[in-house]
Amino acid sequence: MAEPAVTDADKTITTTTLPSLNIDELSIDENKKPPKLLDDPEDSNIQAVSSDDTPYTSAATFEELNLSAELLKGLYVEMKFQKPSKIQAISLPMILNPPHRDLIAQAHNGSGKTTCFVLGMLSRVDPSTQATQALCICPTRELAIQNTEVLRKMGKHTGISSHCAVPTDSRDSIPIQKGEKIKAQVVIGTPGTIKKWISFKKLEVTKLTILVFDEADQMLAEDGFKDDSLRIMKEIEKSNSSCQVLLFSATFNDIVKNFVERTVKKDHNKLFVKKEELSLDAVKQYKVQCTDELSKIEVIKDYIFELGENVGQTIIFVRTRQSAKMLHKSLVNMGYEVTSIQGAPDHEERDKIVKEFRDGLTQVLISTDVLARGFDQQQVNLVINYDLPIKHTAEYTREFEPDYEVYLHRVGRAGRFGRKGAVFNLIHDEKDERLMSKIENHFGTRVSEVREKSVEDYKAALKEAGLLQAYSELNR
DNA sequence: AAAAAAT
Repeated sequence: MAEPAVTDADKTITTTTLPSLNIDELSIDENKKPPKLLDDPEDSNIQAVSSDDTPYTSAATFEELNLSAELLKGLYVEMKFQKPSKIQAISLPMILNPPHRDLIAQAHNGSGKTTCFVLGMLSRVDPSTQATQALCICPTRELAIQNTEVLRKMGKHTGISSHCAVPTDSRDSIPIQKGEKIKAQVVIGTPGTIKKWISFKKLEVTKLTILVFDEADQMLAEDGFKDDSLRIMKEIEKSNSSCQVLLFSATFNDIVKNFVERTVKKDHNKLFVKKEELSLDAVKQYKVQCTDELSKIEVIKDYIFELGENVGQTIIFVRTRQSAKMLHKSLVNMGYEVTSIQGAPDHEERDKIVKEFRDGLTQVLISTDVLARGFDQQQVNLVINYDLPIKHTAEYTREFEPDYEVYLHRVGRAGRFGRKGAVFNLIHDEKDERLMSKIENHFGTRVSEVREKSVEDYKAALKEAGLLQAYSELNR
């Protein structure tokens, strides 16, 4: 195995050989049971750079972190965690111990980043102070809700209060001026709502000790939520310059990386992963050459659905709201039970679709990139890219450019915390071909081809991905 | 040529 080149910092935490993943012990069919023997997911090659001589010892156990008994109970009893994952072991000492420096942290999809900042928030809140002391901002409604749920579960025994700041459907919303001020000690939400609440003084930020941006590269990207995020940051800085800022994501492209480093305080700590090390080895990637747009649907129903039935849940990603509707309709017309989600502002409907999927009532979910990032559903073993994500910023090039970050995040919906998974990229013209090979080059991964109409190929692929044992046993 | 939030 190649030794990761870790030279650019004296305080680099070098890769130690991980105990090999006991993935074989993971049984895909045991839907709800948390797999016992999953060990560290693949965030082995994180490079840590601390800003000065503050020595940070990575934490082998949660006990070493001086967490309250209530929080430990949350980790062991509610979350059923045993020990910190790699990113948790490295980042938690930096987050929890004085001098509480800002932190930019990159780690693989599904490696446990949420736990890092949720623990950070929960342990920095003074339970006896009834004011908002921790704030977390997320790019989508779904992610804000999910993070709030994680925080409530993990913090169940702490008595710390929380509030999820996402838009409600307008008919049952109360005018802000009339509404109550937020007293919750932790607030998690989306940028628009948080910005609004701060400006109407519904949300006070003067007592904040910790500010988190989840999916921070998107939150601070030019074509993302940069303006909102910066305004919120400045507003907080005005009253509270010592507030610790945490930026978490699985992806930071060079442009955003450069910018975010200038956004936080100079003496911040940072953890990064090389892009070639960022793909999840446990999730196998495939491409299928489809003769035309229509045959993509055939491939989905005739091969992937037929074989995929026993391999867990599936998310099909599409590029536009329109194609989400279109694909949903076609598959339903053919008698398949699928649901779809996109960002059109029917919040209640979105919540319902997600809940049904989480409860396992639906097996296949069609989604726009609203769920590309962060969505954590461990039963998802199969991701289908109905079309590949494209960047829309490069006006100066005539060539289509894949959105590498979104691609990686989509793939990361499978293979949560080291689980096995497979991705099928449906491609049908030269443009797709080029996008695909650019993605392969970018991440240094190999995407093997599955022939459009070969059941054997699909079977072999799912088998190689480790998803088909259950199926083959059923057919024995 | 898009999606996300939200005014």
